Amino acid sequence: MFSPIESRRLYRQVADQIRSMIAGGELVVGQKLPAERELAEQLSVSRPTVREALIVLEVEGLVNIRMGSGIYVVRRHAVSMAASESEPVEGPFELLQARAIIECAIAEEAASRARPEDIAVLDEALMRMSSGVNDAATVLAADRAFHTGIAAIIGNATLTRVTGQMFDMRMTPYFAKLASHFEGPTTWRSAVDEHRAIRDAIAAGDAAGAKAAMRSHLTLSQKRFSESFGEEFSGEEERGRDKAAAKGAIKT
Amino acid sequence: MFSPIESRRLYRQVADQIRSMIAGGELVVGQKLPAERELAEQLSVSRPTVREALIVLEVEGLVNIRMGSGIYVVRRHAVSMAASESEPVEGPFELLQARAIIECAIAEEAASRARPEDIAVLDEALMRMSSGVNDAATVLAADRAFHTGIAAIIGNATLTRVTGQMFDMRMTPYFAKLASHFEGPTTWRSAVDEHRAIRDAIAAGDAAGAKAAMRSHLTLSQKRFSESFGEEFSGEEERGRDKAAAKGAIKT
DNA sequence: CTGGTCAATTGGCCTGACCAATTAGTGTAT
DNA sequence: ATACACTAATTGGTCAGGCCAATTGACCAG
Repeated sequence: MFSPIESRRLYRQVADQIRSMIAGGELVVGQKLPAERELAEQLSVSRPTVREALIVLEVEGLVNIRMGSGIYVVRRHAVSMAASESEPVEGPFELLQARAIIECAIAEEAASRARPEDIAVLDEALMRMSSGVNDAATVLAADRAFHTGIAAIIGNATLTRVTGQMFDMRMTPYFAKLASHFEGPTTWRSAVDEHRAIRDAIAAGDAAGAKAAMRSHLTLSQKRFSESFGEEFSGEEERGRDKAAAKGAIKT
Repeated sequence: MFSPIESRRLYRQVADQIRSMIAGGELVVGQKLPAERELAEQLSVSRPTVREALIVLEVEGLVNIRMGSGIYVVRRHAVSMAASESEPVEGPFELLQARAIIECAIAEEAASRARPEDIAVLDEALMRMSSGVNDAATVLAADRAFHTGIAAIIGNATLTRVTGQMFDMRMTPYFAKLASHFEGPTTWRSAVDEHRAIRDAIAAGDAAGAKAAMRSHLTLSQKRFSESFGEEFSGEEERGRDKAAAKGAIKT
């Protein structure tokens, strides 16, 4: 099952071998791997080397190491891994479209659940945002707090986390470079106004209104983005087969 | 410069400390870190522990380890780092609720965009799923393909990826253990029927119907889950402040 | 000044051991 | 017979010390 190893950066080779076994289906998701000591013997390497390889896979999110229990396959294919190379990060318009669809649903749901405490959280984020339109870091943090704050109203940690993760995708170098071309006090003030509309709809328990306000906000964000290129991307018309071309145009 | 360490998953703590020193600017990009032996002494841990921590940082792309030379800071900010859980995964009901909200919106949007080729993809997944109800691995793969296939109709890579990621959360050991208690040919056949209803609504371009079918599917999944515990979790009533109690009840 | 050799530094890997968390098995009490 | 508590085996986490190989820089010969 496990074949010996050759040379050079052993723990990498061990990691590669186990990774390919997971990708190839030899090791099924959920399956428990042999114990570290046993792996070491079957691979003819020492246990520290096996440990190092497993730590690599754990950081990559492929396996889950549980003290006293064992090592389990968590997922089959390597996650995006935006490490040194491979830039599978989707484009800004794609991201904003995805956020429009997901966060609209979240805002709709949140509107029917919001309590005064939840609104207070949104108000606090709004205040920080409007008072910090001249500081990119402050306003970005407040922007994030507002969007995750809406998700948090539902009281579902998964939703809150996904919302935060999608927001954080704008923090990539490429995204940040684009943003620096058009983000400024003016655009941020517009965003604050849109946020306030969302907040009001949620506070009023207006689900449809919250959904519409959120869609309007993210659509206008797309527009602000595209105007800085003199291009016309509605984002709504983008389809999978056109995606590559659109992204190429943006990058040029 | 380097302070000692406390306890619990030492190599993680060491990695965290060095990572924060890089983020905080104490360690500048390009700078060479102290030798492994020296780090071990200053941190009052053993050298293998330091090695494991450094391997974590190398996989994350923060440092570059060069044989015989030293360890150098490559990048200052950690990339998004989706997987590697610093926090425990959310509970199954929480996940299904999140999927209900997000995938309903996706199904709604997909229904108004679906082309015959897209439906063919769903049909293929449905066929694999119904013919493999006796093999957990097969049916799980087909289940995943169906849900990501719906997201793919919109032609937005971010949506497709997020959908896949949420699905993959059920692959954790804890989740898998729960699933093994009730997943079987019978429950899978029910899931296939629900999938077929979703597929028909999307094929007919019925946005509202697709949304309703998707919600029904994920709600019934919750029910199948909860029935195996004799508990009553609607999932819809769960709120953040009740989450801990609910999860505790599940685990018992 | 140029080129090559050699030794110090540093990461890569190993053996072997002990500790701590988890799990499964066993036995006892109800 | 069942439920619970306790023990023992399994398994990951950490440590210690050592040897090897790659890199680097100083030193020396041409």
